[in-house]
Amino acid sequence: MTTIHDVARVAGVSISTVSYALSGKRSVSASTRQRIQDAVRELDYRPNAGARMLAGRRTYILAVTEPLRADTYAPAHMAFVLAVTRAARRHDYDVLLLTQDEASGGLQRVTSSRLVDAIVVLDVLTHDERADIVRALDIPAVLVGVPADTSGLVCVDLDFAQVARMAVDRLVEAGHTTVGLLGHQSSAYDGGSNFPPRLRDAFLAHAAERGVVGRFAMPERDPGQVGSAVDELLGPDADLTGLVMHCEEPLQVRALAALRARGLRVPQDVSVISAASTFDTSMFTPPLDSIPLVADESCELAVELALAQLDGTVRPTVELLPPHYLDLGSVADWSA
Amino acid sequence: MTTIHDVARVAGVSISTVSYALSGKRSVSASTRQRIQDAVRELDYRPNAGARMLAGRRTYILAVTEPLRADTYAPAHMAFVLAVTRAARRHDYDVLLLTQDEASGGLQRVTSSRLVDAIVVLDVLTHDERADIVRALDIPAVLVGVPADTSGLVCVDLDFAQVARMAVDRLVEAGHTTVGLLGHQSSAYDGGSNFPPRLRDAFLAHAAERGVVGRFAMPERDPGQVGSAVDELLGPDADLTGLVMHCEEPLQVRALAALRARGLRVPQDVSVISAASTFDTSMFTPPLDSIPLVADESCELAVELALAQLDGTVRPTVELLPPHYLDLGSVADWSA
DNA sequence: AATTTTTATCGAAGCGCTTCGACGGTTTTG
DNA sequence: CAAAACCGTCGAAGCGCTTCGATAAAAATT
Repeated sequence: MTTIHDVARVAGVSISTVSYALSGKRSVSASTRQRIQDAVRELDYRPNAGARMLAGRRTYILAVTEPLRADTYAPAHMAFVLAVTRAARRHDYDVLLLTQDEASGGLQRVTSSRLVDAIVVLDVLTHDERADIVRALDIPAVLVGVPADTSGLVCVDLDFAQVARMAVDRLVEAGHTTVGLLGHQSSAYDGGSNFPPRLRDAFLAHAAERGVVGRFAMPERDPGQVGSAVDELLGPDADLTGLVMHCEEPLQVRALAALRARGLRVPQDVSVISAASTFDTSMFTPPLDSIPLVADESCELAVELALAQLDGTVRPTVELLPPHYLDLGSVADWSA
Repeated sequence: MTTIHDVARVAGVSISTVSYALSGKRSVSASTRQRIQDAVRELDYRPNAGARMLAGRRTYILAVTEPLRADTYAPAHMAFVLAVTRAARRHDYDVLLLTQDEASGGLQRVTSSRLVDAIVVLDVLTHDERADIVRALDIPAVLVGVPADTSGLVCVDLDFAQVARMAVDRLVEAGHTTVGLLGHQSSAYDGGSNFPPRLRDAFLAHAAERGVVGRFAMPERDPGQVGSAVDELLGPDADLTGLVMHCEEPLQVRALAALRARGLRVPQDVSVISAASTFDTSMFTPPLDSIPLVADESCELAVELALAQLDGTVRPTVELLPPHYLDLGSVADWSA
C-alpha cells in the first residue's frame, strides 16, 4: 500500500506539505505542488479512507435510507437511489445503503459510529419514523418527500400541488370544462405516501377555483380495476374530456387501453396528461404530455443541502421544486 | 462522542481490556466482561468506524456494484441489491453502492483507498469489464452471475441449466410431448446477460434428450409482441401443451392473457411453468408452478464467500445453486 | 534600513482503535 | 515443591492521515 509518506519521500517534502497540497488548505508553491502531483500519479496514491475519517472531520460517505418495501414500485425508487448516488459522487461522496430492516437501528448505528457525514431519506411517508429519528440524531439529514410534521427538518420535493394546478390550468386553457384525476391504488392514499393526497387535493381545489368540474377516482383494490375507475371518471354521461393520470406506468398503460376499448381517442376525444411520472411518456401510444417527477433534480438538491449542513448551518426548510410541462401533443385545444 | 476511553474509565479497566472484551480475541474474566458490557450499554458506546478501519484490518464495508442500466428490469435487480444488503448486515457489514458510471473507477477507488473489504458484483454480463477489474484488483470479490471467462473468479448463481432440465422433466413426466420456452426479449440473448442463453440451450438440449419436441420463441422487439411469440410456440397445429416461461413479470402476464385470448385454459389445455422468476407467481391467475430465482440464497452465499476470502483463502469456483420446484397446480398430468 | 506581514514548509500532536509484548498471579506438571 | 504453563490485565506502539503552531525566507510596509 502506498501512503502519504511514500508520496512525501518521492516528492522530497514533508507529509504535511503533501496533505496541504492535496487539500489546498494552505498555500503550496507551484513547483512543490507539481512534484507532489507527479509523485501521486507515479505511485497511484489514494488516501486511506479510514485514516482520513479518523483524522479529518469527514468520512465522505452519505447514508441513503430507502425502505424498499414490498409494495413499492421498484423502478421509481431505484431511480431515486441512483440519482442520489450520482449526485453524491459529483461531490466526492460515496453512498451507504440502508434498507427496511435497518431503518431506525441503521441510522443510529452509522451516525454514532461516525460512519457517515449525513443522511438522505428517500420514500418518505406522511408518518415516517425516520423523520423522528433524524430529528433526534444531530446529524445533517435531508428528506426527499414531505412528512406531516416537518419541524426541524430539511425536506426537498417536487411541488406536487403545483403539478396538479399546472395540469388543471393546461386543460382549462384548452377549453376543457370537465376534468378528472386518475390516482394511485387506494392504499396509497390512506396509509403512507405523502404526495398522492397532496396532488389530489390541489387538483380538486384548483378545478373548483377555475370553475370546472373536477373528478377523482382510483383503482380500488388492484390494478385490474383501472377500467371501472376510468368509467367513474368518464361519468354517466361520458362527458369527461380532460384526464390527468397520477399513477404508476402499468396503470397508465391500462388506463389508455381502457379509453381505447371505450372508443375514445387521445387527444381527439379525451386529452390526457401524465402527472409526476417517473417514466418516459414519449414512448406511449400516443405520447403523453407530462409533468415529470425528475429524480435527478431533487436528489442533487438533497445532496447539496445535506453537505451544506456540514459547514454553514442550513436552517430547516421545505424546498418544493417547480414542475415543468412537457408538451407532446396529447391535449387537444377545444377553446376555439 | 463516547470513546473506548470512556468505557474503560467507567468499567475501571484499561482500553486494551475493553477492546479484548468486545472483540473476544483474548480471554477476559467474566466479571470484568460484565462491567465492560454494562459500561458500553450505559454510555451507548459505538466504536468509531474510522478508527476501527485504520487500526484493524477490516472496514466492515462491502462494495456492491450494480450497473442499473436503463434497459434492466428494476424490480429483479432491486431484489438482489436488497438481498446482498441484508446478507451483509447479518455478518455485521454495511453496503456501499457503486453504480454504472462508477463501474471501473469506483472499484479501483474503494479498493485502493481501503474503503471496503470485499466486492460483490451484481448483474454480471457475459463479457463484463468488472470481471477483469476484480481479477486484477487483489481484493476479495464474488460475482453473482457467470461471465464467459471465470478463471480466477469466485462466482455464484442459480443453476439455470438445471432449472430448464427440471421444467422439462416435470412436463415430460406429466406426459407432455411438445414443450415450448418463452424467452426474454431478443436483446437479452445477443448482448449481454449470461443466463438467458444458458437456460434456453439447456431447455432445447434436454427436450431432445427426453425425446420430446422443444420449441423456443421470444418477443422480438417489444413486449407487445408476446402474442406472436406465443403463437409461434403453439405452432401451426396448436399442438403445444407445455409452456415454460423465462421472462419478466409483465411479459408472463401478457403471455397468460394471450393464451386466454386464444381460448386456452391453464392447466387444462396448456401446462405452464414459470422458470427462474423473481416474483411471486402464486398471485397470478391461475397461480403458476415456478422454479424461482431466489435472490436471498445466492446473495447470502455470495456474501459468505466474499468474507471467507478475507481469512482462509477461497479458491476460484463457480457455485451453481440447485433450483427448487414450487408446485401450484399449473401443470396437468396427461400421462394417465 | 528596519520592521512588519506574508508565504512556504516542517515537526509533532493527536484522532480512536487494535494488537503485541510484558508481567504478576494461579494452576498445572514433572 | 520448583519449573513450566496459563490466565487476565496493562502499557505502549502504531495504523495513515489532518491540523496546529513554529520557523525561516521572501515580500511588503514603514
